Amino acid sequence: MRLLLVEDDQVVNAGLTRTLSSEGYAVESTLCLADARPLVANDEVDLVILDLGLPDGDGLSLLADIKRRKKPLPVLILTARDALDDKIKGLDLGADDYLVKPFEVDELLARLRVLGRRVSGVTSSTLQCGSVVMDLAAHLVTIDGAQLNLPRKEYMLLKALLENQGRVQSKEQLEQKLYQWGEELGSNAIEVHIHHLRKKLPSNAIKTLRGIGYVMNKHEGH
Amino acid sequence: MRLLLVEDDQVVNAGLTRTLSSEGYAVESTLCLADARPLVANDEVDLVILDLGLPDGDGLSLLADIKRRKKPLPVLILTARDALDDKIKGLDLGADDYLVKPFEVDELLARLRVLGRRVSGVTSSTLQCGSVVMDLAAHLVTIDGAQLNLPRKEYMLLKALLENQGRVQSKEQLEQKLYQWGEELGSNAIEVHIHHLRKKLPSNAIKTLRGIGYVMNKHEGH
DNA sequence: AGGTTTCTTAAGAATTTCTTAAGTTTCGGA
DNA sequence: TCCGAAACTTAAGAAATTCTTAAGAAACCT
Repeated sequence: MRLLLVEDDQVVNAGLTRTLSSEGYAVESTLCLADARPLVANDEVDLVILDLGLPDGDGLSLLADIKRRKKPLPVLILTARDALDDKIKGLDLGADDYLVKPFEVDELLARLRVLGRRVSGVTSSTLQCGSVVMDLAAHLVTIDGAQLNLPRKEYMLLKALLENQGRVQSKEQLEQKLYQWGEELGSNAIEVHIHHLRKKLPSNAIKTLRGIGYVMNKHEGH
Repeated sequence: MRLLLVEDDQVVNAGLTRTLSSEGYAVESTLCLADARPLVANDEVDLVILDLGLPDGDGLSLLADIKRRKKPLPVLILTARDALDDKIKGLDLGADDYLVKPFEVDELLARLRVLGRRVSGVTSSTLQCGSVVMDLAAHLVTIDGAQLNLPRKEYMLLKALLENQGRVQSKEQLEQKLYQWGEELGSNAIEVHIHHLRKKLPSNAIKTLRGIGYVMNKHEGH
Protein backbone atom coordinates (compact mmCIF):
# COMPACT_ATOMS: atom_id res chain seq x y z
CA MET A 1 0.00 0.00 0.00
CA ARG A 2 1.56 3.31 -1.13
CA LEU A 3 0.90 6.07 1.35
CA LEU A 4 1.40 9.81 1.00
CA LEU A 5 2.03 11.80 4.17
CA VAL A 6 1.61 15.58 3.89
CA GLU A 7 2.78 17.13 7.16
CA ASP A 8 4.81 20.30 7.62
CA ASP A 9 6.12 19.65 11.12
CA GLN A 10 9.49 18.04 10.48
CA VAL A 11 9.60 16.16 13.75
CA VAL A 12 6.12 14.70 13.41
CA ASN A 13 6.76 13.97 9.76
CA ALA A 14 9.95 12.06 10.39
CA GLY A 15 8.50 10.13 13.29
CA LEU A 16 5.37 9.10 11.44
CA THR A 17 7.31 8.18 8.35
CA ARG A 18 9.48 5.81 10.34
CA THR A 19 6.52 4.28 12.15
CA LEU A 20 4.46 3.83 9.02
CA SER A 21 7.35 2.37 7.09
CA SER A 22 7.96 -0.19 9.78
CA GLU A 23 4.28 -1.09 9.57
CA GLY A 24 4.82 -2.08 5.98
CA TYR A 25 3.53 0.98 4.15
CA ALA A 26 5.47 2.45 1.26
CA VAL A 27 5.60 6.01 2.53
CA GLU A 28 6.15 9.13 0.47
CA SER A 29 6.32 12.11 2.77
CA THR A 30 6.21 15.76 1.81
CA LEU A 31 6.35 18.94 3.89
CA CYS A 32 4.06 21.04 1.73
CA LEU A 33 1.23 20.96 -0.76
CA ALA A 34 3.40 21.86 -3.72
CA ASP A 35 5.34 18.63 -3.37
CA ALA A 36 2.25 16.59 -2.77
CA ARG A 37 0.25 17.61 -5.81
CA PRO A 38 2.33 15.90 -8.51
CA LEU A 39 2.35 12.65 -6.56
CA VAL A 40 -1.43 12.70 -6.45
CA ALA A 41 -1.75 13.84 -10.03
CA ASN A 42 0.49 11.06 -11.30
CA ASP A 43 -1.38 8.46 -9.40
CA GLU A 44 1.57 7.38 -7.35
CA VAL A 45 -0.22 6.71 -4.08
CA ASP A 46 -3.13 4.67 -2.74
CA LEU A 47 -3.92 6.62 0.38
CA VAL A 48 -3.26 10.14 1.67
CA ILE A 49 -2.68 11.44 5.20
CA LEU A 50 -3.19 15.17 4.98
CA ASP A 51 -2.41 17.77 7.60
CA LEU A 52 -4.58 20.85 7.20
CA GLY A 53 -2.27 23.37 8.83
CA LEU A 54 0.17 23.77 5.99
CA PRO A 55 2.41 26.72 5.19
CA ASP A 56 1.80 26.95 1.47
CA GLY A 57 -1.94 26.84 1.11
CA ASP A 58 -5.11 25.29 2.32
CA GLY A 59 -4.98 21.52 2.54
CA LEU A 60 -8.67 21.43 1.73
CA SER A 61 -7.87 22.53 -1.81
CA LEU A 62 -5.77 19.42 -2.33
CA LEU A 63 -8.60 17.40 -0.88
CA ALA A 64 -10.99 18.97 -3.33
CA ASP A 65 -8.61 18.15 -6.18
CA ILE A 66 -8.39 14.56 -5.06
CA LYS A 67 -12.12 14.15 -4.82
CA ARG A 68 -12.50 15.57 -8.30
CA ARG A 69 -10.44 12.73 -9.75
CA LYS A 70 -12.09 9.79 -11.36
CA LYS A 71 -10.32 7.14 -9.35
CA PRO A 72 -11.12 7.14 -5.66
CA LEU A 73 -8.25 7.94 -3.34
CA PRO A 74 -8.98 7.77 0.39
CA VAL A 75 -7.86 10.73 2.45
CA LEU A 76 -7.34 10.85 6.20
CA ILE A 77 -7.17 14.37 7.55
CA LEU A 78 -5.16 15.59 10.52
CA THR A 79 -6.33 18.74 12.29
CA ALA A 80 -5.72 20.73 15.43
CA ARG A 81 -8.21 20.09 18.20
CA ASP A 82 -9.84 23.47 17.91
CA ALA A 83 -10.50 23.44 14.19
CA LEU A 84 -13.86 21.74 14.24
CA ASP A 85 -15.14 23.76 11.33
CA ASP A 86 -12.31 22.58 9.16
CA LYS A 87 -13.02 19.01 10.12
CA ILE A 88 -16.62 19.22 9.12
CA LYS A 89 -15.74 20.99 5.92
CA GLY A 90 -13.20 18.28 5.26
CA LEU A 91 -15.60 15.43 5.79
CA ASP A 92 -18.21 17.06 3.63
CA LEU A 93 -15.65 17.68 0.93
CA GLY A 94 -15.13 13.97 0.80
CA ALA A 95 -12.44 13.12 3.33
CA ASP A 96 -12.82 9.52 4.38
CA ASP A 97 -11.66 10.02 7.92
CA TYR A 98 -9.83 12.42 10.16
CA LEU A 99 -7.87 12.50 13.36
CA VAL A 100 -7.44 15.26 15.87
CA LYS A 101 -3.94 16.18 17.00
CA PRO A 102 -2.48 15.08 19.26
CA PHE A 103 -3.43 11.50 18.52
CA GLU A 104 -2.30 8.06 19.54
CA VAL A 105 -0.19 6.35 16.93
CA ASP A 106 -2.09 3.12 17.52
CA GLU A 107 -5.27 4.90 16.64
CA LEU A 108 -3.83 6.20 13.41
CA LEU A 109 -2.69 2.71 12.49
CA ALA A 110 -6.12 1.28 13.24
CA ARG A 111 -7.80 3.86 11.06
CA LEU A 112 -5.35 3.23 8.26
CA ARG A 113 -6.17 -0.44 8.39
CA VAL A 114 -9.84 0.46 7.99
CA LEU A 115 -9.13 2.67 4.98
CA GLY A 116 -6.84 0.09 3.50
CA ARG A 117 -9.50 -2.58 3.70
CA ARG A 118 -11.82 -0.30 1.88
CA VAL A 119 -9.35 0.39 -0.91
CA SER A 120 -8.32 -3.15 -1.65
CA GLY A 121 -11.84 -4.49 -1.75
CA VAL A 122 -13.10 -2.37 -4.58
CA THR A 123 -10.73 -3.14 -7.39
CA SER A 124 -12.69 -4.40 -10.34
CA SER A 125 -11.52 -3.25 -13.69
CA THR A 126 -14.52 -3.80 -15.94
CA LEU A 127 -18.20 -3.08 -15.79
CA GLN A 128 -20.63 -4.97 -17.96
CA CYS A 129 -24.26 -4.97 -18.91
CA GLY A 130 -25.26 -7.35 -21.64
CA SER A 131 -23.09 -6.69 -24.64
CA VAL A 132 -21.85 -3.40 -23.27
CA VAL A 133 -18.47 -3.66 -21.58
CA MET A 134 -16.63 -0.81 -19.94
CA ASP A 135 -12.93 -1.22 -19.23
CA LEU A 136 -12.18 1.23 -16.46
CA ALA A 137 -8.43 0.93 -16.61
CA ALA A 138 -8.26 1.42 -20.37
CA HIS A 139 -11.08 3.95 -20.31
CA LEU A 140 -12.74 2.11 -23.15
CA VAL A 141 -16.23 0.97 -23.95
CA THR A 142 -16.99 -1.86 -26.32
CA ILE A 143 -20.27 -3.22 -27.52
CA ASP A 144 -20.16 -6.73 -28.91
CA GLY A 145 -16.45 -6.18 -29.14
CA ALA A 146 -16.76 -3.10 -31.29
CA GLN A 147 -15.06 -0.12 -29.78
CA LEU A 148 -17.14 2.89 -28.90
CA ASN A 149 -15.82 6.39 -28.68
CA LEU A 150 -17.52 8.17 -25.82
CA PRO A 151 -16.92 11.79 -24.87
CA ARG A 152 -16.11 12.34 -21.24
CA LYS A 153 -19.54 13.21 -19.93
CA GLU A 154 -21.17 10.37 -21.77
CA TYR A 155 -18.55 8.03 -20.42
CA MET A 156 -19.13 9.25 -16.88
CA LEU A 157 -22.85 8.95 -17.28
CA LEU A 158 -22.62 5.43 -18.61
CA LYS A 159 -20.25 4.53 -15.82
CA ALA A 160 -22.67 5.83 -13.21
CA LEU A 161 -25.42 3.77 -14.77
CA LEU A 162 -23.30 0.63 -15.02
CA GLU A 163 -22.14 0.96 -11.43
CA ASN A 164 -25.75 0.99 -10.33
CA GLN A 165 -27.45 -1.57 -12.52
CA GLY A 166 -30.94 -2.29 -11.37
CA ARG A 167 -30.98 0.86 -9.28
CA VAL A 168 -32.86 3.88 -10.55
CA GLN A 169 -30.95 7.11 -10.29
CA SER A 170 -32.61 10.49 -10.45
CA LYS A 171 -31.32 13.19 -12.72
CA GLU A 172 -30.13 15.02 -9.62
CA GLN A 173 -28.11 12.01 -8.49
CA LEU A 174 -26.56 11.67 -11.90
CA GLU A 175 -25.77 15.36 -11.99
CA GLN A 176 -23.89 15.03 -8.75
CA LYS A 177 -21.75 12.37 -10.32
CA LEU A 178 -20.97 14.30 -13.48
CA TYR A 179 -20.44 17.74 -12.04
CA GLN A 180 -18.36 19.16 -9.23
CA TRP A 181 -20.20 20.35 -6.23
CA GLY A 182 -21.10 23.93 -6.61
CA GLU A 183 -21.35 23.80 -10.36
CA GLU A 184 -24.84 24.89 -11.19
CA LEU A 185 -26.53 23.11 -14.00
CA GLY A 186 -29.30 25.26 -15.28
CA SER A 187 -30.71 22.98 -17.85
CA ASN A 188 -31.44 19.59 -19.27
CA ALA A 189 -27.88 18.51 -19.91
CA ILE A 190 -28.46 15.06 -18.42
CA GLU A 191 -31.39 14.45 -20.72
CA VAL A 192 -29.31 15.42 -23.70
CA HIS A 193 -26.42 13.18 -22.74
CA ILE A 194 -28.82 10.32 -22.14
CA HIS A 195 -30.19 10.92 -25.59
CA HIS A 196 -26.74 10.83 -27.16
CA LEU A 197 -25.80 7.71 -25.23
CA ARG A 198 -28.93 5.93 -26.35
CA LYS A 199 -28.10 6.53 -29.97
CA LYS A 200 -24.85 4.62 -29.42
CA LEU A 201 -26.08 1.83 -27.16
CA PRO A 202 -28.44 -1.06 -27.85
CA SER A 203 -32.03 0.06 -27.81
CA ASN A 204 -33.69 -0.18 -24.43
CA ALA A 205 -30.37 -0.41 -22.68
CA ILE A 206 -31.29 2.67 -20.68
CA LYS A 207 -34.77 2.83 -19.30
CA THR A 208 -36.63 5.94 -18.22
CA LEU A 209 -38.87 5.94 -15.19
CA ARG A 210 -40.82 9.12 -15.50
CA GLY A 211 -40.58 11.45 -12.58
CA ILE A 212 -38.04 9.13 -11.00
CA GLY A 213 -34.94 8.65 -13.07
CA TYR A 214 -32.96 6.31 -15.29
CA VAL A 215 -31.76 2.68 -14.99
CA MET A 216 -29.83 0.04 -16.79
CA ASN A 217 -31.03 -3.40 -15.94
CA LYS A 218 -28.84 -6.32 -15.15
CA HIS A 219 -30.35 -9.19 -16.99
CA GLU A 220 -31.36 -7.37 -20.08
CA GLY A 221 -30.64 -9.26 -23.26
CA HIS A 222 -30.20 -6.23 -25.47
CA MET B 1 -31.93 6.23 5.38
CA ARG B 2 -32.99 3.98 8.26
CA LEU B 3 -30.73 4.40 11.22
CA LEU B 4 -30.46 2.28 14.36
CA LEU B 5 -29.29 4.03 17.52
CA VAL B 6 -28.15 1.76 20.36
CA GLU B 7 -27.55 3.93 23.41
CA ASP B 8 -28.44 3.13 27.01
CA ASP B 9 -28.40 6.66 28.41
CA GLN B 10 -32.01 7.70 28.13
CA VAL B 11 -31.29 11.39 27.97
CA VAL B 12 -28.67 11.06 25.25
CA ASN B 13 -30.81 8.58 23.40
CA ALA B 14 -33.88 10.80 23.35
CA GLY B 15 -31.89 13.87 22.34
CA LEU B 16 -30.06 12.15 19.52
CA THR B 17 -33.21 10.50 18.27
CA ARG B 18 -34.90 13.86 17.96
CA THR B 19 -31.93 15.49 16.27
CA LEU B 20 -31.42 12.66 13.81
CA SER B 21 -35.10 12.47 12.97
CA SER B 22 -35.18 16.13 12.19
CA GLU B 23 -32.21 15.61 9.90
CA GLY B 24 -34.33 13.26 7.87
CA TYR B 25 -33.18 9.90 9.13
CA ALA B 26 -35.71 7.25 9.97
CA VAL B 27 -34.49 6.48 13.47
CA GLU B 28 -35.05 3.29 15.43
CA SER B 29 -33.59 3.69 18.88
CA THR B 30 -33.01 0.99 21.48
CA LEU B 31 -31.58 1.13 24.98
CA CYS B 32 -29.90 -2.27 24.95
CA LEU B 33 -28.36 -4.92 22.74
CA ALA B 34 -31.25 -7.32 23.14
CA ASP B 35 -33.60 -4.94 21.38
CA ALA B 36 -31.08 -4.08 18.73
CA ARG B 37 -30.26 -7.59 17.56
CA PRO B 38 -33.57 -8.45 15.90
CA LEU B 39 -33.60 -5.15 14.02
CA VAL B 40 -30.19 -5.97 12.62
CA ALA B 41 -31.06 -9.57 11.96
CA ASN B 42 -34.22 -8.65 10.07
CA ASP B 43 -32.43 -6.16 7.93
CA GLU B 44 -34.49 -3.25 9.06
CA VAL B 45 -31.75 -0.64 9.14
CA ASP B 46 -29.11 0.81 6.85
CA LEU B 47 -26.70 2.23 9.38
CA VAL B 48 -25.96 1.62 13.06
CA ILE B 49 -24.77 4.00 15.77
CA LEU B 50 -23.53 1.77 18.56
CA ASP B 51 -22.60 2.80 22.07
CA LEU B 52 -20.10 0.38 23.56
CA GLY B 53 -20.91 0.90 27.22
CA LEU B 54 -24.15 -1.07 27.36
CA PRO B 55 -25.75 -2.75 30.37
CA ASP B 56 -26.61 -6.08 28.83
CA GLY B 57 -23.44 -7.15 27.11
CA ASP B 58 -20.49 -6.03 25.06
CA GLY B 59 -21.41 -3.91 22.08
CA LEU B 60 -18.45 -5.37 20.22
CA SER B 61 -20.28 -8.69 20.03
CA LEU B 62 -23.07 -7.04 18.08
CA LEU B 63 -20.45 -5.44 15.87
CA ALA B 64 -18.91 -8.83 15.24
CA ASP B 65 -22.33 -10.23 14.33
CA ILE B 66 -22.94 -7.43 11.91
CA LYS B 67 -19.61 -7.85 10.21
CA ARG B 68 -20.32 -11.55 9.82
CA ARG B 69 -23.36 -10.82 7.67
CA LYS B 70 -23.17 -10.97 3.94
CA LYS B 71 -24.73 -7.62 3.31
CA PRO B 72 -22.59 -4.73 4.49
CA LEU B 73 -24.04 -2.57 7.24
CA PRO B 74 -21.95 0.42 8.32
CA VAL B 75 -21.42 0.88 12.04
CA LEU B 76 -20.38 4.05 13.83
CA ILE B 77 -19.17 3.40 17.35
CA LEU B 78 -19.53 5.70 20.34
CA THR B 79 -17.08 5.28 23.20
CA ALA B 80 -15.95 6.97 26.36
CA ARG B 81 -12.81 9.04 26.05
CA ASP B 82 -10.68 6.66 28.08
CA ALA B 83 -11.50 3.46 26.24
CA LEU B 84 -8.86 3.64 23.53
CA ASP B 85 -8.38 -0.12 23.52
CA ASP B 86 -12.04 -0.62 22.74
CA LYS B 87 -11.83 1.82 19.90
CA ILE B 88 -8.95 0.05 18.28
CA LYS B 89 -10.59 -3.31 18.78
CA GLY B 90 -13.74 -1.86 17.29
CA LEU B 91 -12.07 -0.50 14.21
CA ASP B 92 -10.20 -3.73 13.63
CA LEU B 93 -13.40 -5.69 14.06
CA GLY B 94 -14.77 -3.71 11.16
CA ALA B 95 -16.43 -0.62 12.53
CA ASP B 96 -16.54 2.01 9.84
CA ASP B 97 -16.05 4.95 12.14
CA TYR B 98 -16.21 5.98 15.75
CA LEU B 99 -16.70 9.03 17.88
CA VAL B 100 -15.47 9.79 21.37
CA LYS B 101 -17.96 11.05 23.94
CA PRO B 102 -18.66 13.80 24.51
CA PHE B 103 -18.90 14.80 20.88
CA GLU B 104 -20.30 17.70 18.90
CA VAL B 105 -23.59 16.92 17.25
CA ASP B 106 -22.41 18.63 14.07
CA GLU B 107 -19.51 16.29 13.96
CA LEU B 108 -21.74 13.25 14.29
CA LEU B 109 -23.92 14.55 11.48
CA ALA B 110 -20.92 15.13 9.25
CA ARG B 111 -19.68 11.61 9.85
CA LEU B 112 -23.10 10.18 9.17
CA ARG B 113 -23.17 11.99 5.85
CA VAL B 114 -19.87 10.35 4.98
CA LEU B 115 -21.14 6.91 5.91
CA GLY B 116 -24.40 7.59 4.15
CA ARG B 117 -22.60 8.45 0.95
CA ARG B 118 -20.74 5.20 1.19
CA VAL B 119 -23.90 3.22 1.82
CA SER B 120 -26.11 4.69 -0.81
CA GLY B 121 -25.53 2.75 -3.93
CA VAL B 122 -24.62 -0.40 -2.08
CA THR B 123 -27.44 -1.03 0.33
CA SER B 124 -30.86 -1.91 -0.89
CA SER B 125 -33.63 -1.78 1.62
CA THR B 126 -36.93 -3.37 0.80
CA LEU B 127 -40.52 -3.41 1.87
CA GLN B 128 -42.49 -6.55 1.27
CA CYS B 129 -46.00 -7.85 1.44
CA GLY B 130 -46.53 -11.33 0.10
CA SER B 131 -45.21 -11.48 -3.43
CA VAL B 132 -44.99 -7.71 -3.71
CA VAL B 133 -41.50 -6.39 -3.05
CA MET B 134 -40.54 -2.74 -3.09
CA ASP B 135 -36.86 -1.89 -3.36
CA LEU B 136 -36.57 1.57 -1.90
CA ALA B 137 -33.05 2.26 -3.07
CA ALA B 138 -33.72 1.13 -6.60
CA HIS B 139 -37.14 2.73 -6.60
CA LEU B 140 -38.46 -0.45 -8.14
CA VAL B 141 -41.38 -2.74 -7.42
CA THR B 142 -41.46 -6.40 -8.32
CA ILE B 143 -44.25 -8.91 -7.99
CA ASP B 144 -43.14 -12.52 -8.04
CA GLY B 145 -39.93 -11.20 -9.48
CA ALA B 146 -41.60 -9.47 -12.40
CA GLN B 147 -40.81 -5.81 -12.57
CA LEU B 148 -43.64 -3.38 -12.24
CA ASN B 149 -43.63 0.10 -13.65
CA LEU B 150 -45.36 2.42 -11.23
CA PRO B 151 -45.83 6.15 -11.84
CA ARG B 152 -44.73 8.37 -9.02
CA LYS B 153 -47.99 8.82 -7.18
CA GLU B 154 -48.84 5.15 -7.36
CA TYR B 155 -45.39 4.33 -6.08
CA MET B 156 -45.77 6.76 -3.20
CA LEU B 157 -49.17 5.38 -2.37
CA LEU B 158 -47.97 1.79 -2.40
CA LYS B 159 -45.03 2.80 -0.26
CA ALA B 160 -47.30 4.40 2.30
CA LEU B 161 -49.38 1.24 2.42
CA LEU B 162 -46.39 -1.07 2.70
CA GLU B 163 -44.87 1.03 5.45
CA ASN B 164 -48.03 0.63 7.46
CA GLN B 165 -49.06 -2.94 6.88
CA GLY B 166 -51.87 -3.97 9.18
CA ARG B 167 -52.63 -0.35 9.95
CA VAL B 168 -55.63 1.27 8.32
CA GLN B 169 -54.98 4.68 6.82
CA SER B 170 -57.72 7.10 5.93
CA LYS B 171 -57.83 8.81 2.59
CA GLU B 172 -56.90 12.01 4.35
CA GLN B 173 -53.79 10.42 5.86
CA LEU B 174 -52.76 9.06 2.50
CA GLU B 175 -53.33 12.43 0.88
CA GLN B 176 -50.97 14.02 3.35
CA LYS B 177 -48.27 11.61 2.30
CA LEU B 178 -48.71 12.18 -1.43
CA TYR B 179 -49.17 15.93 -1.51
CA GLN B 180 -47.34 18.93 -0.18
CA TRP B 181 -48.91 21.02 2.46
CA GLY B 182 -51.16 23.57 0.99
CA GLU B 183 -51.92 21.60 -2.14
CA GLU B 184 -55.64 21.35 -2.21
CA LEU B 185 -57.08 18.15 -3.52
CA GLY B 186 -60.59 18.76 -4.64
CA SER B 187 -61.50 15.33 -5.69
CA ASN B 188 -61.18 11.59 -5.54
CA ALA B 189 -57.61 11.32 -6.68
CA ILE B 190 -56.70 8.78 -4.01
CA GLU B 191 -59.53 6.52 -5.03
CA VAL B 192 -58.38 6.67 -8.61
CA HIS B 193 -54.80 5.87 -7.76
CA ILE B 194 -55.93 2.99 -5.55
CA HIS B 195 -57.90 1.73 -8.47
CA HIS B 196 -54.93 1.86 -10.80
CA LEU B 197 -52.70 0.19 -8.24
CA ARG B 198 -55.17 -2.63 -7.74
CA LYS B 199 -55.16 -3.41 -11.44
CA LYS B 200 -51.41 -4.02 -11.17
CA LEU B 201 -51.26 -5.83 -7.84
CA PRO B 202 -52.57 -9.24 -6.80
CA SER B 203 -56.29 -9.15 -6.12
CA ASN B 204 -57.18 -8.36 -2.53
CA ALA B 205 -53.74 -6.98 -1.86
CA ILE B 206 -55.34 -3.68 -0.88
CA LYS B 207 -58.41 -3.88 1.29
CA THR B 208 -61.05 -1.22 1.71
CA LEU B 209 -62.65 -0.51 5.06
CA ARG B 210 -65.72 1.49 4.28
CA GLY B 211 -65.77 4.89 5.87
CA ILE B 212 -62.36 4.25 7.44
CA GLY B 213 -59.65 3.78 4.88
CA TYR B 214 -57.31 1.33 3.18
CA VAL B 215 -54.90 -1.40 4.38
CA MET B 216 -52.47 -3.97 3.13
CA ASN B 217 -52.22 -6.94 5.43
CA LYS B 218 -49.04 -8.59 6.48
CA HIS B 219 -49.69 -12.27 6.22
CA GLU B 220 -51.75 -12.23 3.12
CA GLY B 221 -50.95 -15.04 0.72
CA HIS B 222 -51.89 -13.21 -2.44
C1' DA C 1 -5.03 31.24 -34.44
C1' DG C 2 -7.97 27.80 -36.81
C1' DG C 3 -10.46 23.82 -36.80
C1' DT C 4 -12.55 20.14 -34.31
C1' DT C 5 -14.82 18.01 -30.75
C1' DT C 6 -17.58 18.32 -26.79
C1' DC C 7 -20.81 20.73 -23.73
C1' DT C 8 -24.70 23.56 -22.45
C1' DT C 9 -28.80 25.90 -23.26
C1' DA C 10 -33.18 26.58 -25.19
C1' DA C 11 -37.61 25.69 -27.31
C1' DG C 12 -41.18 22.98 -29.26
C1' DA C 13 -42.93 18.21 -29.87
C1' DA C 14 -44.17 13.96 -27.96
C1' DT C 15 -45.45 11.32 -24.26
C1' DT C 16 -46.81 10.03 -19.70
C1' DT C 17 -49.05 11.01 -15.58
C1' DC C 18 -52.50 13.44 -12.80
C1' DT C 19 -56.85 15.35 -11.67
C1' DT C 20 -61.44 16.05 -12.28
C1' DA C 21 -66.05 14.81 -12.92
C1' DA C 22 -69.88 12.03 -13.94
C1' DG C 23 -72.10 7.71 -13.95
C1' DT C 24 -72.27 3.10 -11.78
C1' DT C 25 -71.90 -0.15 -8.24
C1' DT C 26 -71.56 -1.74 -3.53
C1' DC C 27 -72.40 -1.59 1.26
C1' DG C 28 -74.81 -1.07 5.59
C1' DG C 29 -78.46 0.73 8.27
C1' DA C 30 -83.46 1.82 8.59
C1' DT D 1 -86.14 -4.34 0.93
C1' DC D 2 -85.06 0.36 0.07
C1' DC D 3 -82.24 4.46 0.55
C1' DG D 4 -78.25 7.18 1.11
C1' DA D 5 -73.47 7.36 1.53
C1' DA D 6 -69.24 5.64 0.18
C1' DA D 7 -66.33 3.60 -3.08
C1' DC D 8 -65.41 2.10 -7.91
C1' DT D 9 -64.83 2.83 -12.80
C1' DT D 10 -64.08 5.30 -16.84
C1' DA D 11 -62.70 8.76 -19.83
C1' DA D 12 -61.11 13.22 -21.18
C1' DG D 13 -58.62 17.39 -20.62
C1' DA D 14 -54.81 19.52 -17.92
C1' DA D 15 -50.33 19.34 -16.19
C1' DA D 16 -45.88 17.78 -15.94
C1' DT D 17 -41.91 15.33 -17.67
C1' DT D 18 -38.97 13.79 -21.14
C1' DC D 19 -37.31 13.68 -26.00
C1' DT D 20 -35.42 15.76 -29.85
C1' DT D 21 -33.19 19.08 -32.37
C1' DA D 22 -30.24 22.69 -33.17
C1' DA D 23 -27.28 26.50 -32.34
C1' DG D 24 -23.84 28.92 -29.83
C1' DA D 25 -20.10 28.51 -26.14
C1' DA D 26 -16.32 26.30 -24.33
C1' DA D 27 -12.55 23.24 -24.34
C1' DC D 28 -9.08 20.89 -26.85
C1' DC D 29 -5.54 19.95 -30.21
C1' DT D 30 -2.57 20.97 -33.50
